[in-house]
Amino acid sequence: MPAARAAGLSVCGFPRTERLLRRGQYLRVQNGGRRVHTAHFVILVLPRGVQGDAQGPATARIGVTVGKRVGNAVRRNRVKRVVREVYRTSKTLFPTDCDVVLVARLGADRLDYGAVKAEVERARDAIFEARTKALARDPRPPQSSL
RNA sequence: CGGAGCGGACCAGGUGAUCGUCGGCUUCUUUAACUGUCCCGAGCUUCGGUUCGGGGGAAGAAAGAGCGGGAGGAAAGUCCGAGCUCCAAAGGACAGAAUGCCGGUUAAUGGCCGGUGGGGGCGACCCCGAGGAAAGUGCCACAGAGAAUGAACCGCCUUGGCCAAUCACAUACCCACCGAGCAGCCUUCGGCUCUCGGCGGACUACGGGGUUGCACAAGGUAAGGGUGAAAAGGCGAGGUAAGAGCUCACCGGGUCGGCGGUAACGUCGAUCGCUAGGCAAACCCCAUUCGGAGCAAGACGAAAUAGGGAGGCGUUCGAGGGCGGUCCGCCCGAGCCUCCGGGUAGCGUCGCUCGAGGCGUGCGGUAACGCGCGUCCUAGAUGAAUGAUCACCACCCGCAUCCCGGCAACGGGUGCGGGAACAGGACUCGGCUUACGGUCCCUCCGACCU
RNA sequence: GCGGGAGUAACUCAGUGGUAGAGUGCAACCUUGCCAAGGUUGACGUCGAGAGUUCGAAUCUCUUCUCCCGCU
Repeated sequence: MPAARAAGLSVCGFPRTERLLRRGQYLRVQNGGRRVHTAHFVILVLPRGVQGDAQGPATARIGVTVGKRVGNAVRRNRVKRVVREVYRTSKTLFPTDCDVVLVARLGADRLDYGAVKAEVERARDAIFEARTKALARDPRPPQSSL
């Protein structure tokens, strides 16, 4: 029973383990990840190390970057919230063994929840293709660099 | 009803459902791999301890459950002022910066309140960095005669010069007329000539006088013109050759005194060579204030550690540093600086939310504000929390013309669609400024009706 | 969060109270058989915005907007 509950919650929750929390994590993804471009986002995908790292969760880790160009603080926060909501409600759009950073581009503040979800859904195939390409190119991602 | 005083006060959509987020509490479940603690056994020991194994217990921790919280009037800009922290203490001088009518308020301010003065508006009301220009230095372009130890271009006036023009007057000459004559001539009436007097006219000459003119000279003048943003108190009268504070009245200004006011200042009176422009948001002077940095302040901890080589300076005669404007003074002080080649970390906890706090109320004060009483606890994140979806209600706009009222404009209902501002805590407060949706109240002006 | 700096022609910059300038670029013409270079001429500005001081503001003062840099 607790297992089932935990599983059900993990489908729709957004705990801390599924986020990027340090600047170093962001920098690693931004330097080593593959890019997928959409109209209002740049999505960076970096597979986590398959070796070792037993305590790593079996889900994706998401980070959102919204620069000052996008708008004032209210609009930037809004973009972050909407993107997180999209991840939370439809986690199957993201590969479970990768770190993903979504960088908002100009105009992202005008999107609502439905528009962002549609945009990510259209980019789903490209995201998974980026993952397989990254794995094929370098089977041992630069985990040891940090 | 319309416009205004950008006068004051208030709100910042609500309710429910599902999922999600942040930290707090409960100690209700679960876990026993992690940390710490207690007990037992064994090993080592410098007898202080320490390592390994087993167990208890449930403190921390992790996951779950429950409970109750979670952005603003500007949270913003960072323009001021403080608290707090560190720099040994926060000392002196200079430099530098800020402020600048007066009084009050406050922890403090450049804020706020009240007053004074000035400006704007018919008014309600609004705006003002508003000390000093005979301490000194500087600037005032162009134009204009002159722009600051006061100036003469035109004009006005006086005197002189040169002539010229003109006017009036008087005298002489001339002409005409009238009268007189003891003068002369002609044939009478009478006429002519001459002389004298009167009146009128014309013209020239000289004389003096007036007026006007002059690329003239010497002076007087600051009324007027013109230039300019600004021209040496304003305006009127007297006065004068023309003028002028030269004199006078009024206004303005300076000084002195009385009165009112805590004061800024106001008011009254006397007095005056009214003679000295403006700019200090130009330098500056005067008065007052200011030590510097800022929660990335700072404290504790974890992890890691290492120190070496070369050269220079120095050990109480003191290198270097605190000290981040300079100097003095004070303090620390045996290491410090440069180069070469290396290592580690860019993490955690505290600071971190109870405070010059909010709300209500009474009293004092014109007010800002202060004092008392009661009551409430109301975010503490750190790639950074308040969201998403749906439904209903309330507000605004548009469309439909389906229904009702009305001749109509239109109003009400119904349905559909859209909108709902500015904007997100980052140590905390007090202000200021800027952005912005709406509601209400007060006041003023205008129009209409009674 | 804190501290500092900048904004002038299309671009890079001068201009520190008195008519807004230089270089490059742009346009036209000359030169050349053509191009480049060269020469002549010309256009080009809300001095980031709004108030204030002043007779007069790109310049001085205040407010505001945008951009840049530094500090762990």
